[in-house]
Amino acid sequence: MTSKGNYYITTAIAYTSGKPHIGNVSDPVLADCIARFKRMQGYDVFFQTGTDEHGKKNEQKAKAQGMTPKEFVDHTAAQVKEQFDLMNLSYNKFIRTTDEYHEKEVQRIFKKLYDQGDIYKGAYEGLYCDECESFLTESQLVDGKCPDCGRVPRPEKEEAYFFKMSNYSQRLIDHINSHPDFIQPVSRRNEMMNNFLLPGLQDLCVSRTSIKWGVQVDFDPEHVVYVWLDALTNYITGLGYHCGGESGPDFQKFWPADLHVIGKDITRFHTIYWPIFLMALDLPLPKQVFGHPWLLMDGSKMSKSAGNVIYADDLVDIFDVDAVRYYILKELPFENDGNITWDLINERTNSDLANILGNLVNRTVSMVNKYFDGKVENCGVTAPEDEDLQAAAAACRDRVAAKMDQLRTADALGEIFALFKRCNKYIDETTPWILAKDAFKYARLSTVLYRLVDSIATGATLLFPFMPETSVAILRQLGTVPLPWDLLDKTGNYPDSGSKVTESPEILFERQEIEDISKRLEEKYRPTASEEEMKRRVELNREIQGVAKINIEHFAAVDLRVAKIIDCQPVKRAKKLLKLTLDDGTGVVRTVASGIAPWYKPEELTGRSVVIVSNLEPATLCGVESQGMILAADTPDGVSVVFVDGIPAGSKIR
RNA sequence: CGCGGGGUGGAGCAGCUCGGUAGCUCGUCGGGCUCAUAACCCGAAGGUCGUAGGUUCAAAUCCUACCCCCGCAACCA
Repeated sequence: MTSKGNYYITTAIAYTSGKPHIGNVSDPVLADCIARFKRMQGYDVFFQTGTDEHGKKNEQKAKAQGMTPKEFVDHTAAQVKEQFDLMNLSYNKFIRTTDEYHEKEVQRIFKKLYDQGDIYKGAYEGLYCDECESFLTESQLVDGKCPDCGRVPRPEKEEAYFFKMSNYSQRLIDHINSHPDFIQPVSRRNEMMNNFLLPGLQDLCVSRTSIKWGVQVDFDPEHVVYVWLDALTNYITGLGYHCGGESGPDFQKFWPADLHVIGKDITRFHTIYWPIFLMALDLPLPKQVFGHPWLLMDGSKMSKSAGNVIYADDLVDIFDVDAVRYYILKELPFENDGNITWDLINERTNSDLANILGNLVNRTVSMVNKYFDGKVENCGVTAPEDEDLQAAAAACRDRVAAKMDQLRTADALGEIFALFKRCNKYIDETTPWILAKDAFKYARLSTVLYRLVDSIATGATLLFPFMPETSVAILRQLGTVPLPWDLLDKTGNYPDSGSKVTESPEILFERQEIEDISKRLEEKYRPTASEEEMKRRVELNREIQGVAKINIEHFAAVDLRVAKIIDCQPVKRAKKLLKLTLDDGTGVVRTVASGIAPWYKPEELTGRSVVIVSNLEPATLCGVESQGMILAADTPDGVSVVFVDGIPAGSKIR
């Protein structure tokens, strides 16, 4: 087959701070599907993914685990790759930002941009905490102090390099306006325009001196290239771009990229900074950036601290790679965030994959075996009820392709499954088991089964980009190989004599009950749950032991008093804050703001007595001056205020 | 009035750009079939499309106000 052209697709590179969860693998899966589809259509595809490995977070995490940053990212990058491979990604290149050629190239790019005046040396001004070696914003400060170590930060200027964005912003605005498909979905485009481009771009800080783990600026070794210039350029360094020299053949062949698939959270970097970097390098811009929505765990964002993370390997363990791929491609919608729960994925798997598809293949293969000893033949006895099926099968390819052109994988899958459903219906319409009772109708029966096998093979071929293993498994059961793409808009591609279906069809997808899945999950997590518990205790013990001892004077410096809540109001525009009016026994009311709104209603606090720290310096929170704080315990369920009802207000606690 | 996204039958979603019978999947109920993984096929019930107004011959779809939810931001003295 001659190539229909080149196609370069990338995913965002994954940050290697830990094991990626199912949400993190959803954009690689989406990109993989698109890449495989393009290959099937006859494009010469280059699909790149990889890992983003530099930065302070990794530096710190490595330190916490007693590793060098490199050791740490080697470990986590391997985890990322493992999860990606598990999802059966067909990437041509897995790039790591710690790859030597990448680092060298980033240095060259930085130098070039500096030499031509796009990057200038300036200073990053702000409050700096010496202990933590980091800049803090005004809002991060706790009582004017560093939130981590409690020291008072001092104003500081850090020398830094900046990229002058303003030179290119008009060109970018024009580009976006003249290329309506550049940013997908469109809602993101408006967001970028209104929030960032039209108000005027700030220059971007592109180096840091406070981070060591990164690509060194070779002509100014105190500096390390700051994240985006390092990370985004992977899209060209991975192809062998050579700044100021002869780029490699892949670069010449594949750049500009046809599609960057990314999560919606980093749209800004890919549609503003990245194009501007490319303009500065005098390179063509990628044709399209798709900021896809997220998969939410039962309606909320997945996070380790919330304990609602689902990992790809756990899912694959219970379902199957292709079931997981199916779920992602089907339920990760276009415009809004999608939802994933064990229940939902089980439902999808049972109804679509086990019932509609698996059972269809199974019943068809069984009939061919039963009635024709496994041989697929077509004696050419047609009937009117064939027409609709034939039309559906013939139209499927282009319908799927049209959806894929819009990156609508969910709708594309819908088209394929519409064909499988049509097949199921066809069986009912033609009732092969009745035909089989009449020897005179065997010719007709052969045609019916041929049409079925042929249609299923068409659907299975189209399914390949979405569910590669399943596609191959179905075709193998049908005794054939993928049908040629160019003929797929016609029926009758399945060889009509001499082919044999498998003698013993295997179940493609087993139906599962959610109760059984719950049980398996429980078994799987029970040991780890107790491990977790042990870990927690050790942690807790270490935490308690680790708190520096204080002497009695230190404690005496804290003035704890009983106070009675005489009024309690929510603070407007603050989600967590309640404004408490307290009687501390002095006769003068005291106002305290407390972040307990999620756990207590104002009316259930009024009249109760609590412990306050009475000599805390006042602070203003959301416009409320707080004169002290009330004592409360952090519990697994939230926050519990320490109540001391019945003790007179003003009593000192010691 | 901080920014953004969203509220559509029991559940998960589509439709809204370009107004005109509210669609899909699951679940429920009834029927059919027996080749098949208690699977498949047909039919039915179930929605005042967050609320209130407005524009229009006509609004889920356009406009205004409000309520609620979710991110970000703020914030947990």
